[in-house]
Amino acid sequence: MSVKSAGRVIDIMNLLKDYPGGLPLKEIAAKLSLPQSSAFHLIQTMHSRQVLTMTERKQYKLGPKLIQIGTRALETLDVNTEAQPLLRELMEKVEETIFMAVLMEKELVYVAKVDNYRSVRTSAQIGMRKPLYCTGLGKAFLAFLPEAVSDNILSSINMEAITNNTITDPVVLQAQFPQFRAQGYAIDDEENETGLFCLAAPIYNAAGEMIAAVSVAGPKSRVSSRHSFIAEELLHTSKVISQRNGY
Amino acid sequence: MSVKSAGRVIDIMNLLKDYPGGLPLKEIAAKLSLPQSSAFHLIQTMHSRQVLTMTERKQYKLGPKLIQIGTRALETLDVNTEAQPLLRELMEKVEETIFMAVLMEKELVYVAKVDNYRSVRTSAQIGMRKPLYCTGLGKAFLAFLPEAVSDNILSSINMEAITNNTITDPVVLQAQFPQFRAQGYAIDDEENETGLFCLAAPIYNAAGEMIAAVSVAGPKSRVSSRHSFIAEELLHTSKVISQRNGY
DNA sequence: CTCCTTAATTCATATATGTGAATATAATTC
DNA sequence: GAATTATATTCACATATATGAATTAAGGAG
Repeated sequence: MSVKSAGRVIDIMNLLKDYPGGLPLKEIAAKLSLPQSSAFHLIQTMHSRQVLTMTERKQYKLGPKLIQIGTRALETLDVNTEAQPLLRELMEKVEETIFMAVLMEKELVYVAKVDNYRSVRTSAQIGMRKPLYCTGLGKAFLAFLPEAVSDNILSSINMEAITNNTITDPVVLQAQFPQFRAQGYAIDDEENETGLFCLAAPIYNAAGEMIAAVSVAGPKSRVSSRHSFIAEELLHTSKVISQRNGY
Repeated sequence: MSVKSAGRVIDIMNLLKDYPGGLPLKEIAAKLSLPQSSAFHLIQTMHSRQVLTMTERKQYKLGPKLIQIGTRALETLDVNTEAQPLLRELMEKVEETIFMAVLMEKELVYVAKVDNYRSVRTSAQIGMRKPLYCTGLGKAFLAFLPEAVSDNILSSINMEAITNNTITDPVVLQAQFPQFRAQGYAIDDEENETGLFCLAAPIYNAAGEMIAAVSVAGPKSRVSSRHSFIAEELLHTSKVISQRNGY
C-alpha cells in the first residue's frame, strides 16, 4: 500500500523542478489533478518546512531545504563517493572532462562531473537529466543493461534528432550494441552536442548489475585522435570503480 | 492545518541526510518517534518513487530523485539567478574566483562559483557544505548575522584546525568581527586552504536579513597585494545584489 | 474606485491513513 | 543447522486526511 499524501509531496517536488519560476497553487493542483483544497494543505505543510518557498506573487518554488537534502543525496550515493578520486585521476590522465551518471526512469542523471582545465563547453551539469539514446553515457546503459530492460526502454522513448548525427532509429542504435559490448564501451559521435565525442563505460555492483556509467567527453578531433589511449584509461577506471563497489 | 504524512516525508528526508550510510526502518521510526508500521508505509512510498534507495542490508538512504530535485532547487534559488551575471562581472574585474553561499543549519552551502581562467585550485564546489568558522564566507555569516544567531552557532560547533592558520578558539574568532563589520567584509587568511586568501561580504534581502555571502578567493600574494581594489569591487557587487533582492 | 473575475482558504463529512498487536521474515548465536 | 533474536510486514479498527462546495481574499478591467 502506498501513502497518498506522501506520494503527492513527491509529485509536487517533482513537478516544481520543471518550473524554475514557480507555480501558483491552482496550477499545481491542476497539473497533478489534485483537488485545490488537497493541494493547499500539502503545500502549506511543505512551505512551513522550507521545502517550498513562496514568491511575492504566491508562486511556489523548490526551497533551500532541498538544496541541502539534494547535496547530501549526491554525496551519499555510494558509487559517487567511491568514484570521485578515480574520476579525478582519469581526468588528469586523459585531460578531458569526465562524467558519471546513474539511470533514473528511462533517463540518465549526472552524478559527477570533473572538469578539465582545457574546459570544453558542455551543457551537462550535475543533477541534470538527459535522454539515453543520444548520449555516450545513455548508450552505455542501453548496450550494457540486460536486453529486456534495454528493449523496454527503447520501445517506450521518442528518439528526436538533437544534432545531425543523432540516431533516431532504434534498430540502427541497437546495431551498435554488439560492438560496444565487444570493446567494453559505448561511443557518442556528436549525437548530442555538435563537436563533442564521448567514450562511456559501464560500472557494476556486487550483484553484477549495472549501476552507473562513466564517460570521457571532449572535442571530436582531440578525443578521436587519442581514441585507444582514452578507451584504455576509461576501461581501467570503470573496472576499478566496479571493484570498489564489490564487483 | 498541516498534513501529518507529508510532514513525516520531510522529516525522513531530513533525518537521512545526516546518515550517509543509511538507516534501517526500525531506527528511522525510533529516531522520529513514529510507529514502525507508519514508517513502513511512508518509506515504502518514498522508496518506490526513488526518493529513497535501499542497500542490501535494508538500510535506507536518500535516493537519486533527490539529486535531481536538489539541483533544481539550487538553480531556481532567487538570490542565485539575480546574482549570476553580477558575479561574473566581478570575476572579470578582479580576475579571481568568485563564490556565493547561503546558510543552512549552521553550515554554508555554496550556491554559485564563477571560475577565474587563471584557475585557482579550490576544492569548493556548488552544493558543497563547509563549516563557518574557517571560511571567508562562513566568517562573513558569523560577523554579519545578528549576534544572538552567531553566538548560538559558535557555541554549538566544533572548531577543528584545517590548516596552520585555522582559528580554533571562538573568542579569537569573535575578536575579528568588529573589524569585519567596520570594513564591511570578512577575511579568511589561509584558514581553510593553504595559500588561499578570501574576502567575503554579506548580501541582504528586503527585510534586512542576511541571506547570502559573496567572496573573492585567490592565491594569497595575488589577492592581498590588490586588497583594497578587490574589497571595493566586492562591496560594490554585494551591495548591488542586495538591492536586486529588494534591500 | 468599484465591479467583476479568479484564486486562495475554510468547512463538514466521506474516505483513506495511522497504529498496536500479531505474523512473517531475516539475521545471529550457539 | 536449529533455536533465538531482531526486524520487517500485514491486518483491522480508531483516527486523521481528502474533498466538493461555500467563503473570503486578491487581481484586473473599465
